[in-house]
Amino acid sequence: MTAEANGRARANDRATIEDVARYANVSTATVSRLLNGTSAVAEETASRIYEAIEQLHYVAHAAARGLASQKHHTIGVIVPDTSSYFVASLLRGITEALLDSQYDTLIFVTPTQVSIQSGRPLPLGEHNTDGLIVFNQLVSDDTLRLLERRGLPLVLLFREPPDESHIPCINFENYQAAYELTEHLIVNCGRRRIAFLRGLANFPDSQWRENGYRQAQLDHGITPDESLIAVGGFRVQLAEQVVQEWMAEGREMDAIFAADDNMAMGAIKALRQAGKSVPDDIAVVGFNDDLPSRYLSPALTTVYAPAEEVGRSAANTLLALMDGQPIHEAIVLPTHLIIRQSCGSLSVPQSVSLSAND
Amino acid sequence: MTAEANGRARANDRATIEDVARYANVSTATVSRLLNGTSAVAEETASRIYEAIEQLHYVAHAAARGLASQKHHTIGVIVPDTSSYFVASLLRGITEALLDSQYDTLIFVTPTQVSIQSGRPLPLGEHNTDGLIVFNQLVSDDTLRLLERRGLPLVLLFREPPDESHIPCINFENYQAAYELTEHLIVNCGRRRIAFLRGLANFPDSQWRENGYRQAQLDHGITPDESLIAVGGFRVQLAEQVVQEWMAEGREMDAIFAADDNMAMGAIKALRQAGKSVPDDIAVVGFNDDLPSRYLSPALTTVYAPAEEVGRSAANTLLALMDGQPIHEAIVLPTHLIIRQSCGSLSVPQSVSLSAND
DNA sequence: TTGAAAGCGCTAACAG
DNA sequence: CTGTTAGCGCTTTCAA
Repeated sequence: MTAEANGRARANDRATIEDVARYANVSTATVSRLLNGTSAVAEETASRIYEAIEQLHYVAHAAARGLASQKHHTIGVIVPDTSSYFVASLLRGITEALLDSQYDTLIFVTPTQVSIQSGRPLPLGEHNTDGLIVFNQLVSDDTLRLLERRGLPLVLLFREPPDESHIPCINFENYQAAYELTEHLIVNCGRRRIAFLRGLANFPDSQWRENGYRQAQLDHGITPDESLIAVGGFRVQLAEQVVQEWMAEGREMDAIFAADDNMAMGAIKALRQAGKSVPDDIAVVGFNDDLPSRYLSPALTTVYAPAEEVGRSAANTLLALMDGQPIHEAIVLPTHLIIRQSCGSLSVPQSVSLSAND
Repeated sequence: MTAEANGRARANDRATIEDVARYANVSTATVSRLLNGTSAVAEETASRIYEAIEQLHYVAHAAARGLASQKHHTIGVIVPDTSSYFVASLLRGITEALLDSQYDTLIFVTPTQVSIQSGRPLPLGEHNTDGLIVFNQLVSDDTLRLLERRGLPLVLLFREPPDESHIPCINFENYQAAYELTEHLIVNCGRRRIAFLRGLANFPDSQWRENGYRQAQLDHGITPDESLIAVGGFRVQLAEQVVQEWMAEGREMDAIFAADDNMAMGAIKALRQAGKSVPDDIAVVGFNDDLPSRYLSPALTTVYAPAEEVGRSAANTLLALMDGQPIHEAIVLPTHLIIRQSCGSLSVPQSVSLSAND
């Protein structure tokens, strides 16, 4: 009866730990011990078990293991896309920091916000993960609170924690850098009509950059011209299109501040097509210092955003959290200007790193 | 006794389906049915259950569900990195194709080859996934065979299947495009000393491109000069460094064929630093047509590689496979030349798309 | 439309 | 050093 009952429901012939145990003439506990190094196993027994594993093509079922042990040896990362150097750097930072830890990294990509409804879990969660790193607003506040309450270690990127929660957040300095870059355009590059290409509305970073852009102008006696501000959505094509339209309309400006390097790239292309010289006619600056930016010509003046470091920092914070160690609830990493050729500096401020050579 | 025994081992206060059932005064089976739509549930019962879920902050445990049902509603993708536009496009193609399917996508990044040893599972596998898409040689042949034998639907990218296996593969045409591009350099750009920057040794694509590069030269009476061939590893910095050294040594060439756009970018920068004009002194061409390539100046002549389409194709093949439908075991997608400015064409072949404007 | 109960594959006391 | 056994949280017959 038992043998029959056991065999009955097996959908296919995948070998289980029980099969291995039977084949090697030991108990499942011993197999488990050997595989997890939980406690010593006689050498002779061990080799019998390995032989069984080989013969039966056994592969441990990680989900069952997780169910039983409540440990997954995996951390999850939720990001909006993988189509940008920025996110790529971030992910590299995370995976590198986790390399010598015991954790694997699983990534879930979602362009839109996700949330737990009617108990339906996210693709990454307590069932397959020991902790989660969440980009921006990709997971709803409610869901974040829910997960926190259930005890899942969480780290947030580029946003503030939801009310009444104590989830650690990693950011970098946006306002200050945007302020300085705008000031650089005004003071060192002699520009007065500076256009701005916004990112996405629900990205706090984009808003902070815009704030810095506005305040720097005000502080230098320039009233920001609303007709010179448009949405580029962090997309190269969209930015290109916007600037094309500006040029077609003959809108006047002597600089463009793109809220990220992608948009700066698109802007430069549109300007060139319109017969404008960069930076002589119109200066262009970006934000992030993506890998290609130094290879453009003119090389792009931008702000170094420590994406990789944010990733490392997030990973380390999560490790500490899972380990029950004390952590910083808010980390803000510094940024700094990278002055190259696309801004047409007349002079370079001493406080700033001049990177002619990289 | 039973109540005690049940409650005893609970590590924390995460609500389970049992808690929900008790709270709503139904059996766990009914909760399960409601959540999965497996069979009808009385309206009044349903709302009691939803209320319980809300109150108890219940989240279903996907791993337990997977264990019991053998279904995960998830497909896995294994890629070498996320730092390139190429991989980014690939992932976009996959996720887009899966968007209206019932499947979520989970990504595992590993720069080195992984394999199953002593029964230790990969982070992505039958335990959390209904099918797997594997980039290049990232999973060992043995492991691939093992997974295939265990019945996990598999799709391979940019490589041949291991012996004796019937795993479908998606590739694109490398040799032909590399041949044509080299021929273009010789015939239309008047170049004779063409250097080559290799990718990674274990990438078949890189080898095929090199073969095309060599054969085109031979067919035009040029003997490939081994001293003009070096490894750039698909990395922009490494390529830059190699070309810097070439220039420092005064090595003579009138063109560089980089096996991908990343390396072409690095090459252009190194040439410019050495005071060479691109393309007047030295032409540079790449492979892939990454997003930034058209934004470089001079805009990069390259080969369009349908990364996104490969992703879509892989996803659709996997869906068909999981659905038991017939599939093509080998798909080779076409590529084509993109002639821009970096090659310094004297004339443009009619057969080729001229992209002055993008 | 609902409940009882037997697993899914594995780990972790506990006992020896 | 090894075996027994009770779960981990959920789905799924089978029966009502």
